[in-house]
Amino acid sequence: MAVESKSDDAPSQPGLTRQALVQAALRVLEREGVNGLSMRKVAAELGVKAASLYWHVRNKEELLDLLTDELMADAEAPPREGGWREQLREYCVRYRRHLLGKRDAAKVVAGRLVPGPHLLRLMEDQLGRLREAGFSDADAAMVNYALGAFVQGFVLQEQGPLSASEAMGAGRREVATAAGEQLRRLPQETFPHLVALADALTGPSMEDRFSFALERLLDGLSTLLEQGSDVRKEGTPDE
Amino acid sequence: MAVESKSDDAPSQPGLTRQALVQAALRVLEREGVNGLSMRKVAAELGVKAASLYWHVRNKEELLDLLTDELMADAEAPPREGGWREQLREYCVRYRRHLLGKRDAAKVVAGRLVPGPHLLRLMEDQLGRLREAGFSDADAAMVNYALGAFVQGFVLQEQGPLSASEAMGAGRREVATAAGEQLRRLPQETFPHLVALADALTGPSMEDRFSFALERLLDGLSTLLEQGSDVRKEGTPDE
DNA sequence: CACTCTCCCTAACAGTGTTAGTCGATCCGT
DNA sequence: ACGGATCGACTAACACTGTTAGGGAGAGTG
Repeated sequence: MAVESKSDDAPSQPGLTRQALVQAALRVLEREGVNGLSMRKVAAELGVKAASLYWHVRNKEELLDLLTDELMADAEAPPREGGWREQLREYCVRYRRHLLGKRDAAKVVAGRLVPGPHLLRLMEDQLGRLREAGFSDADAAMVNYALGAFVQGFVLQEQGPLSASEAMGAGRREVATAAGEQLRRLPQETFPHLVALADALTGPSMEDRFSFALERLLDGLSTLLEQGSDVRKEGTPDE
Repeated sequence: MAVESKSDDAPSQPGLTRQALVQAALRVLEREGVNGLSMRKVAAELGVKAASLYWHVRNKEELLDLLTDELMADAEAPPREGGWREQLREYCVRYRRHLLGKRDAAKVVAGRLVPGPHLLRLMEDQLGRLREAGFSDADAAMVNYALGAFVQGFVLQEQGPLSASEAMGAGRREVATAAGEQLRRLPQETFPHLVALADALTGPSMEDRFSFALERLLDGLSTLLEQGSDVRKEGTPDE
């Protein structure tokens, strides 16, 4: 269950566990967003003063590391049905949906590459499927990393701060149409393509953009697999 | 030169221009990193107090927006030689190198999707090449977004905080080998693939990972282009 | 001269991460 | 049962942060 990295076990009831601390942080994150996530508020959530947290956690950074893994706690691997491509697609789609479901999750997770136990569980599962699909060991590892970085990067844009327009009362849709308007207004002589493609650039939803990029990436993986199974052997034909 | 979005021109010598402000921010960013980038320090860089900045800029967010575009000021498009694939690859490679060259650039840029003039210039150029290569308008727009998100997301991982280990004296290489050690120590029964692929997972450099993912993505684009030139003969399919 | 407008200032507010030092409670060995 | 250690919380403080309110020097214009 809980991973005790040190040799200290819980003697009595410390009142505050690292686990409780992380879950309090999770609640604050959900309620106030990543900018409102402060040590003092996490402490208050536990009925405790800020300085007490530093007994259980070295830094805010360390708390964020723990929080990062906790965000992956209820992520689920897709069912093992269909070919490798369907499974990988479902993996990415679910990962994206999962991150989108938690407030500011992408901003917390972004760039925090040391994997905690929950992420390790998912990696283990995905690596297994990649190997079964016929990817070489080196390729499987690469693909695993690439997919993770891809989804995280994508969701980060999606969940991002909307720039300064966020302060104004504009929602996402309004920003998109306003951006389209702005593009269309550009001087045609110097920006012919931007003007011509204004709709194509600002029209598609984030969902569309994600699907598009994902399918292209999966296409790339499938050509890799075909080349690989040429060289490799006869290989198991994919289902 | 300077783009005045409002109709206010500089009457006398304001001493502080938005431009000067942004470049001061750029210097502070380079010197102190994104965590050390504060309004007070930017002001001090200009020999001025913090409150004065709010005359020229609404928010720190707005300053970061301007800074984001300024970070793209000296980015260069690749030469127009070779096929579309070489050019796109070179685009991504240069973009990555450019971001890596500026301190914490990825963290500043991350999720700030409203493009400034410098980025627009690059987009215009890339869209032109995509259309010349034979991509449909819709596809060109999608590819443009996908490549940007891909590179940004990737560099963000790369430039990221290294997690809590950063506080310790460990460099990137040490972290990688330590992570490999940690993976190899996992219980084989529950994490067989992670143990088996420990080297494959932690060995490759960021450069390798980037190249790998990039080539897969380009493969995917090339299959799209092949299919597209088949189907695309006659009219526009939808909308 | 008076008036407005530009632009920077001081002062302050509320909040941040983090450290030092303290102090009660609980456990342990004697 | 007592002395001491250790756990686990506390108060106080430091050095910051973004941001606003209001003041006031200086220039341009009537």
